[in-house]
Amino acid sequence: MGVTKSDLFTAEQNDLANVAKAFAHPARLAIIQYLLKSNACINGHLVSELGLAQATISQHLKALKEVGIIQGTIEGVSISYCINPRRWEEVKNLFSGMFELYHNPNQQDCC
Amino acid sequence: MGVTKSDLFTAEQNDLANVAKAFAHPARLAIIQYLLKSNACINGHLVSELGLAQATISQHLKALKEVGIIQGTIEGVSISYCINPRRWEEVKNLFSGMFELYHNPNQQDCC
DNA sequence: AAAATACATCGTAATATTGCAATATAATAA
DNA sequence: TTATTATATTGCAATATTACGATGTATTTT
Repeated sequence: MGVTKSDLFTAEQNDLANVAKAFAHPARLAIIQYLLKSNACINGHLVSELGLAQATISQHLKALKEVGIIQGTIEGVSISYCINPRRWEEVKNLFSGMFELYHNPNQQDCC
Repeated sequence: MGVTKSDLFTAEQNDLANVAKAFAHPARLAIIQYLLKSNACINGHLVSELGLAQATISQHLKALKEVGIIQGTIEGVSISYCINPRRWEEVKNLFSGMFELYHNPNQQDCC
C-alpha cells in the first residue's frame, strides 16, 4: 500500500490533485510567487532567496515543471524560469471551477 | 531530513501549502465535490460512492477537517459532513490571490 | 584546453502519506 | 441490557516526499 488509487477517480480529479500537490509545499509556493513577481528569474537567485540547498531547489523546480506550470530556457550559463501562461490559465480555471461550485450567500452552516 | 522547513516561509505560504496538501488527493477532491453538490452528506454514502475502505475515507475526512474546510455534526448514529462556509471563502481568496498575481494579456511566453 | 559557473541528477537518510484489517467508541434499536 | 449501526482510531506495510552532499553535464571564460 501507500499508492494512490488513481483509477478510481476522473482524469480531472487526478490532474487537479497533481497540481495541488505541486502547490503543497511552501518552497514551491515561494518559487511561484517569485516568478509571478519578477516575471522571469534565474535559478541561482532562488538559492540565495530561499534558505534551501541548490539540489533541493532544483528538485522543487523539476516538480513544478512536471505539472507544466513553469518552463525554463537556457540563458548562457544559467537558466531562466517563468510561468507557462497557458497552463497557468488552465490551472486557474480548474481551481476556480471547483470554488464556484459552492453557493451560500448567507455564509450559513448546513450542519 | 524529510521534514519541510516551515520556518523559512511565511505563515500565509505555509497555510496555503497545507490547504493545497488537503486538495492533493483525488479521493479528497471527490469528497469535496460530493459535499459541494449535495450541500450536506453522510459518511456512509461516501464509502459506497468512492471505492475505498471505510477506514481510508475516515482518514481523508480527518485531513479535510484538520485544515478546516469541512465540518461534521453527529446526526443520530451517523455524521453529517459539510463545507465550512467561512473557511471555504478564506481558502478561495488565498488561491485567487495567488492566481491574480499573474497578468499576461497576450498569453506570451517570457522565456 | 583548462578552469569556472550554473544547474541537474544520484544516492541516501529521515519522515510523511496511503490504504486497510482489526478493533474501539458512541448512539440508537430490540 | 444486549445487539446493531456508523464512524473513529490503531497498527502496520508499501510507497512517496523532503533535504542535501557528492557528482555529472553543459556553457562560458581565460
